[in-house]
Amino acid sequence: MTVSSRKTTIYDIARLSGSSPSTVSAVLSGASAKRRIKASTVEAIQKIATDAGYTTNMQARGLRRARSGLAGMIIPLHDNRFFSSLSQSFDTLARERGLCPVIASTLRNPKEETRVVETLISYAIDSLFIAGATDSEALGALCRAARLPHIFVDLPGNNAPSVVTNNGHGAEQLSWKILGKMRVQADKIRAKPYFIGGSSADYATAERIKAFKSVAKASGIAIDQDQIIQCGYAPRNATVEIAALCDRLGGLPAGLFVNSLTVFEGVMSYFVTLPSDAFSDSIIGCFDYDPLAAFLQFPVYMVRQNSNQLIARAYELLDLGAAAPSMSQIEPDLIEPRTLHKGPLSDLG
Amino acid sequence: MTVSSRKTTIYDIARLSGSSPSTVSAVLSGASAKRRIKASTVEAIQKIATDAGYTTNMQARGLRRARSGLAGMIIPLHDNRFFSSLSQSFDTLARERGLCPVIASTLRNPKEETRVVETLISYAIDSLFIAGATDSEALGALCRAARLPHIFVDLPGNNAPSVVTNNGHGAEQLSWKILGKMRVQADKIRAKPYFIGGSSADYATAERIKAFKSVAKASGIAIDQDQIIQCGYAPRNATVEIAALCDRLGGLPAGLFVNSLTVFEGVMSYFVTLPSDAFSDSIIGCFDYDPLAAFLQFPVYMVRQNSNQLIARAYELLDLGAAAPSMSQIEPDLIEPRTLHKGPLSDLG
DNA sequence: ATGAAAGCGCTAACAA
DNA sequence: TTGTTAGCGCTTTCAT
Repeated sequence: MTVSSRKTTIYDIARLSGSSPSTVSAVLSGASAKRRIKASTVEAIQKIATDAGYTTNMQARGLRRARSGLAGMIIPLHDNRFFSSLSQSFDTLARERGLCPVIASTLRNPKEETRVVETLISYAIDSLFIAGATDSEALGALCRAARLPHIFVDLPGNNAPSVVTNNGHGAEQLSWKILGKMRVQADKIRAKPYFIGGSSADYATAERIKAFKSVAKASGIAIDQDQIIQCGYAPRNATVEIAALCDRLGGLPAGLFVNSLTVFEGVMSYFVTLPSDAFSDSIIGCFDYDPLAAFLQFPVYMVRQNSNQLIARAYELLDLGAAAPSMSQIEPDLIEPRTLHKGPLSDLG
Repeated sequence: MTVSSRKTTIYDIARLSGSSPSTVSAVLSGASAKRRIKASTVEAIQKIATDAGYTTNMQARGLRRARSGLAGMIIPLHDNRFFSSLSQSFDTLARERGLCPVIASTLRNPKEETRVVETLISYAIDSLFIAGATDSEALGALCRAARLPHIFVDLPGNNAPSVVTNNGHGAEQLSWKILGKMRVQADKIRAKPYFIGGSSADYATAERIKAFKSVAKASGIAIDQDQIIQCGYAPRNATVEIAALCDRLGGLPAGLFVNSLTVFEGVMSYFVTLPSDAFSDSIIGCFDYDPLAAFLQFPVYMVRQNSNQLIARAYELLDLGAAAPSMSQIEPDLIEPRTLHKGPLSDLG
């Protein structure tokens, strides 16, 4: 293997092998069968290519073929258990299909979202998965203008296919656990269940609140508007809100539906200031899963979204060439307290 | 904005504006000053480009300029708090520099590592950050052959610059906490501290073990080989190992240094089967940070690696054009039990 | 079974 | 101040 001054191209290999660039191209791009190239030629070219350390220039190939081989996805942020799990599935499945994954984060910022999507488009990505966008309409429009196949993940799409967690069903199961196990409190004021986190502008949150309310109704429990605390996803806000609530109630509410892990973290940040018997008569659930949350001082019911299936289904839709608006639902799993979930990748660490 | 059948190119804009492709190119690639293009022409071209929804074809630009504008990074997996935090910093800082981040996971598989790096090279990435690779030598060789500037992150590089956490110092601080607070046990057999997780083939693990031993020595505590349990990073193995250990000892050891979050999860999976007073006379520390680990039934000392600084420093080295082997160290933070760390992005959720 | 040649969209000399 | 032109490395008809 000689260290050349420039990257080896098919022209170098053509020269070295005494054949033409088109033959080399055919061999090296796996079209040798279609072009009926002699087996000996194929082998010779392949050997030379390997020895020269040749790698296809995907920019050139992409430019010519008008397909880059890049699969794009946007997420709000990497540093989040749910989205990083989506990323892992996206990455793995992309590479299984011979695509190169490109994942970019948008920080839940609409301006950034469009900038990022425009960037990805300019790199000629072949497809785009959109997860957790704030302005899905705008992004959909961008993709449509660029004729870019796109699928919304964990987000309903008005003008394109989408794959979402069955938030309603997951939240229903979680609500049944919380409301069903709530003990009758001596203390009337604390007897009510609460929902904390997210924003109802968000589809997923809205679905979960709906389920929470409907289960409450079925259980004969009234839910007032003040029992639904919408403080977004930032841990800091959640800390403030839960502290204020417990202050008002003189203790924890009988039941608490926490709408995401980040909110859960914020809630914990307040809980840790309480004596350990403060939790004994509260049932706590979280819509999202974290292995460590399974091992806290008190039991936590959790709902784990199936990111692998979300992504797998999205790829299926892509393969089908689906472009019409649609909504596939993926069932999440209810995880009992003190349970370590074993996924396909949990042996990796 | 008309929906054309093909993507708009500079030729379309040239035609529409009555100027030449090179002028359009200059304007649209921000070289209008250097080419002294008339302000009115610039404006006209920009307006037409915007109206036509023009976006630069980065494949074509990259092919011509021999620079893609892609910044690559490989990590073992996305679904991991430390690596996803690296990803976030990498993504943010890349886009601040006008680069498009491409992050691919290798699943700690040497074969996959080379495949992934080859793929990234074929997309003509301008630089590569290598994190958590198993065969760093091989990857370094690949990059060198491709004349690809590369930097090892959280990994020492023999033939290229590297930025690593000061594992020794972090582990020393953590060891002092654990060993310094260990109570004298009535039960002699449980009086010894243990180190669990990782593999000493791994640089970071080796450094941490070294520090653990040296602090023990300074504290007059002997460390036998059986006190260093190397079971890799998979939670499952850790569960088995810690169970076997506690079985042997008849309880928890007086001190436990856990070498990563995934191992910690495995350990917790066993701990949760124990009565809550089992932890009262053990000091537990973990080299890695998770907000929820701060809120377990027992206090946990944690070390948080500063991923933002790791990446920032790596970019600095890149900007400097550093290619010679070197090792920058970044200090990690010791996090006291019951503490929620506030990072630059912790307000996002 | 293989080669010649055009062109994907862009940039950068070189001309004018 | 702007236009002409020659590629970047690859694929793909169309010839042979």
